[in-house]
Amino acid sequence: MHHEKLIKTIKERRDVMQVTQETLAELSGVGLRTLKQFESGKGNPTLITLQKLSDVLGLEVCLQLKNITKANETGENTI
Amino acid sequence: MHHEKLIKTIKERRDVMQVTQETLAELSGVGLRTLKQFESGKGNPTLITLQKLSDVLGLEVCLQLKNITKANETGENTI
DNA sequence: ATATAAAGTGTACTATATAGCACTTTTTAA
DNA sequence: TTAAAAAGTGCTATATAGTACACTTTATAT
Repeated sequence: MHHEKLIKTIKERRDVMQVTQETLAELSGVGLRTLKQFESGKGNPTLITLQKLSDVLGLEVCLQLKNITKANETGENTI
Repeated sequence: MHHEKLIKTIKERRDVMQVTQETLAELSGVGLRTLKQFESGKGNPTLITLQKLSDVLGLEVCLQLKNITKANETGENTI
């Protein structure tokens, strides 16, 4: 997952859960400014920050082999 | 994936590929010290750092829904 | 056993992520 | 169309990640 898609995943998941940036910031313990910067593509969050956000959203950061399947190259069927 | 397991994944993958920390550092453009700190559990790398390392190892950082299946809870069958 | 390679650590500087505040812009409802 | 909510931004202080160098410890061969 490239940077953009990670951001997109977080944003979409937050939207699906109907959580505002402000609420997610509070729930995760991440500063609102940090979340704003990340979602607007201007951040380079630390792993811990990413994990805090992911936790609240029911997501988890993981490492996968690249190209496990050729499916989903278009970015469809994303979480 | 909790922090420890991410580290384990990177280490194991590096071992499988027979790449030393030094070589991985060079290939990825990440400082050797940074890699050492991360692998020894004392780091909190930024997303970009993690991605640089992952790239060289043929891995990718991704976000998954937690508990997609109950399988692999023991940490077996890891990449 | 011991030489060599690989991994880990102390110190210290620089770059930058985090964070809060106040403000602007954009989106969403009424 | 306009008021309210949500998202984005400039500025700035502080904390800490990234980095290099020199060194120690641990693994690995021979």
